[in-house]
Amino acid sequence: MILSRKFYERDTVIVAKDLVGKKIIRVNKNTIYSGIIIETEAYRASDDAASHATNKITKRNHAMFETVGKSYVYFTYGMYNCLNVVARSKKFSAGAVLIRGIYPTDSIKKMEKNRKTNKFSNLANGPGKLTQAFEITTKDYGIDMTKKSDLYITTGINPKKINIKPRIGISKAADKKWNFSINPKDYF
DNA sequence: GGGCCGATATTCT
DNA sequence: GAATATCGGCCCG
Repeated sequence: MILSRKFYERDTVIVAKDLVGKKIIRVNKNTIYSGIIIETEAYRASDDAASHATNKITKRNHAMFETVGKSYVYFTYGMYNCLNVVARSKKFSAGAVLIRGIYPTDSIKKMEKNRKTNKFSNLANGPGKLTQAFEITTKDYGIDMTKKSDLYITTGINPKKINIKPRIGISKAADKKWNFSINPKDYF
């Protein structure tokens, strides 16, 4: 069952936690990739100094201020793409959930080719890695993920316990524990 | 396993 | 000019 717009119309932090365990599906040409989301992070609005949306709307971040349930893809460190889903409650002007890691389930052979490795645990265990594995670039900016398209999210597994930690790779707002994850070894 | 480094677009100072 | 929601290669050990 595809997650509805309503799912994303809640506080970004809640949505980030609820996305752990869900299934993400990516269609590119004749390949259908899929995986279970194992790690996410919430990035909110002007209340969150680490968020791309902490200041004003830019060419890069505008999706974070627009329709919830759509993709926000950005290019970072001059090299890598990262995938987010726009999510926020009415209390905030912007917000998105960074998908930091997935457990690959379909088209694993193609992911190995895309990633130039056959080490399963290294295929999509990072935000830059999963976009390489799934062939996601800034061309995939603004896709509506609440309907069957080239990128969408459905129900998946039911996590027993979700780990809560500070976000990775940030220096501002480092006290916020908005990183959510599960250990795939507990489920697969 | 961990520590350092280089790759370099977008945004901020 | 500096920092950044990163990663792979290198060095260890």
